[in-house]
This record gives sequence, C-alpha cells and structure tokens, in this order.
Amino acid sequence: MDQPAVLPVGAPRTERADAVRNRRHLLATAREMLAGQGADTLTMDALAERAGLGKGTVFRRFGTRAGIFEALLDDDERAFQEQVLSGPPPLGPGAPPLERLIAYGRARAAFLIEHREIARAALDGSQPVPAGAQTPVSQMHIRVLLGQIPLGAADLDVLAMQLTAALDGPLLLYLSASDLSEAAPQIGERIARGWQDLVERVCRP
Amino acid sequence: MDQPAVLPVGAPRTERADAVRNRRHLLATAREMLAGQGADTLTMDALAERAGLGKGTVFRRFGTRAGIFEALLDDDERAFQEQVLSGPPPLGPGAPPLERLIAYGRARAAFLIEHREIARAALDGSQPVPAGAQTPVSQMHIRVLLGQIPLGAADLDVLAMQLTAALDGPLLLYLSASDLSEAAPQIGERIARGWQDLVERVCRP
DNA sequence: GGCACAAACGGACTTTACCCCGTTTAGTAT
DNA sequence: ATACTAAACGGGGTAAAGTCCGTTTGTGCC
Repeated sequence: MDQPAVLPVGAPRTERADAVRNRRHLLATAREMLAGQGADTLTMDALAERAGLGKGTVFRRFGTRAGIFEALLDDDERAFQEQVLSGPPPLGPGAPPLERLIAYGRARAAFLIEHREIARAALDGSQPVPAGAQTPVSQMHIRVLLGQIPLGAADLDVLAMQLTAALDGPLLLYLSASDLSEAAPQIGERIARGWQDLVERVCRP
Repeated sequence: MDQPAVLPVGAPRTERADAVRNRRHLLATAREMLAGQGADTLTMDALAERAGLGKGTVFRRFGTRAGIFEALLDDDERAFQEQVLSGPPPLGPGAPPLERLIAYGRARAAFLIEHREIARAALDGSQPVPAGAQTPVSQMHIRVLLGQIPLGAADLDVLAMQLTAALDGPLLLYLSASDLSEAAPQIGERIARGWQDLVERVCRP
C-alpha cells in the first residue's frame, strides 16, 4: 500500500476557484434554460455547450443529470430550512412540537408545489429514488419533533420514516401528474389538511 | 374526417397468438437472465438476442425497460392478490377490517422483500414513479378497508394515499439500499411492526 | 518568479434505451 | 383457397447519459 505520495503540508481543503465559478455558472445557465424551455431540453450536452464548458465538467460538478436539479432545489431549499430552524413559530422554534409538525407539513407542501418544475425534474434520476428516503433533512426534522411528543413505546425512527413518506407521497403524486400546475392551491390545501389530520391522529394520547 | 377504412366486421379484439407467445417467451427469458446474471446485464438488446427476437418486438410488448420488471412483478403478484381477495383471514375476508389492514401490511412487506430483486429493478424507470402512486391496487385495497372502519370526518382518499406511502416508503428505502438481502427478515419484521403501530394509532377511536 | 502536483478540464468514445418504418404474418370474410 | 387488413416483427438509426484519459490550470511552497 502506497503512502498518498508527498502530500504537501498544506493540502488544499477547499474547492478550487475555477471549480466554484463553473458550478455557479452551470447552475445559472441551467436555471435560464429551465425558464426558457422545458426541463427535457436541458440535456447535459446542451447545458455544457450553452455554458461554454466541456461535458466532462458538467458531470464532474454534478455527477448525474438529476444532480443538477437536486443542486437547484437545494439552493432554493436553503431559505426554507432557515425558516424551519430559526424562523418565527409555529414553523420555527417556540411553538409546541405538534403544532410545529403540522406547520412543517403545510410549509413543505407549499414549498414543493411552488417549485414544482424543478422538484419534478429532480425525480427523474434513474437511481432508486423512493419517497421519503431521499429527503433526509425532512425526515430528520420530523424525527426530532416526534422525539419531543409523548408517544408510548414507539419505534420513532420507523415512525419518522413513515410520516415523511406519508407527507411526500401525495406531493410526489401531484408532481408526477401530467397536467401539473392545475389547481395547485386546492391540492396543496388538501394535502396540508390531510397531513394535519394524520399527525393529530397519530399523536393524540 | 375519415371513416376508419373498411373495418372488417369482426375486428380482432384479442391479442394475436404470436404476440402472446412472444410475450410469454420474453418473460421466461427475462427470468432466466435475472436468475443467472444480475439485473443490469438484462439489457433490451441482450434480452432480444437471447430470446431470438427483434429488439423492436421487446419494446412493442413492454414499452419500456421497467415495463418488463413490472410485468414480472405483476405476474408474481397475482397469487398474492388472490390471497388478499379470497384467501383465509386475517389477510382475506372474514376478519375485522383493522386486522385485515394490519395483516395486509405485513403480507405486502413480506412479498416485496421476497421478490426484492425484481421489485428493485422495477423501480428504475425514468418516468416519475413515486412511492404510493404507482401502486393503485394496494392503495385501493387500503382505501376499501378504511371505508369499513369508523373514522371521524376524514378525507379517506388522502388518508389511503398517505398510508400507502407510509407502507411503501420504508420498503422502497430497503429496496434501494446498496447491500440488499442483508438482514431481510429483521427489516421485514420491523416494518411490519411499525405498520401495525401506525395503523392502530390512526384508527383508534 | 519558478516548481510540483493535485485538481479540474474537455471532448471523443461507449453504452443503452427508445424510435421508425419497410416487411412479414395471423386472422377473417368471401 | 384467396384476398385483404390490421397487427406484429426486425433491426438499423438516433439521442443522450455517463466514462476515460491525455492536457491544462490553479495553488501552496521555496
């Protein structure tokens, strides 16, 4: 087994400047293309060409086609997460956990429906992308809130997973509908009410 | 607007014999390949060649790669559905609906874990294939059972969707795990217990 | 500034799902 | 039997994701 070569004392822990620049540029270009044309015309070749970069670079930055949409969604999601972690109640801290849980579901539904185009595109990936699995942040938050609610002897990890799936399931169904954007508000409201009902049923003593 | 040509009086409503034969042959060949090699070596070209048929035929029969795995799964699922619809209680009719619901979750978990390889492969499809969405049979059965349980004023359609997702979510997570087949029984048991707990919480008065 | 090297880049190449369309065949009516 | 039609077949063609590897570039050290 080789030592990792010389390993210059101050190994660069940070991303190179050009890499950062290119990632940003690619994301911006991707957003443009998404806004201008549909998501299907956003091919890796097209993106690379429009950004004036090589295809290899696109793959190096994002790994996969779905990775681009995930990155875009992550980007948008940062603001949302901040509301959850330190915004005003009932979404943010300060409200009783059950109310926060209910508010979280409503907010998440609203967020995904608002960003439906990107969210839908992020589903494409050919790797196994099940419901609540690929949303560790969401699941963790739900898990934490559940921990603050008195539930009898329950497998909290499994319950968190189930609730995450129960929240995402209807949303994914909506996102994968063909028409899309039709009657979004009503659907969001219905999902939010359903979520509230489910959570209250599960958590009542 | 043209009339549909002559339309010979007895238009053939049934699938042609060669089509049926080829579908069966392709499914059998696919099973062979699946058993022999992994699922990734089962490409459309390879399947066509091994079956001695044209590639176009494979696509005509199944439409898409995932379609093959769905067909295989459907095939296996027929027996399962029969148990549900007319087998002995508590899975089949005769038991109280809540018990049937619990038994259904347990049985479905066992079924999917048993057929994990095919089930996993069936996830591939590039079209939006979320959790509980693509399982209308499962969802409908849950929906029907829910209808037989006294729940207050609840949106039963949404609740059925949520529960379907809550059942499928953990299973899909397991199916998409990289190791797979490791500790399958324990996982199945944990999911089954979690399902029972969830359903009892939701349905208690 | 000059050096060394890991990281990043680019674009040709490979693989595979899926499409297209000319040809063949099963099934029916006469 | 024969003719006819819709369905099915075959397999070459296309597009797009993802890989490879030789070349270039940013960065820390002297």
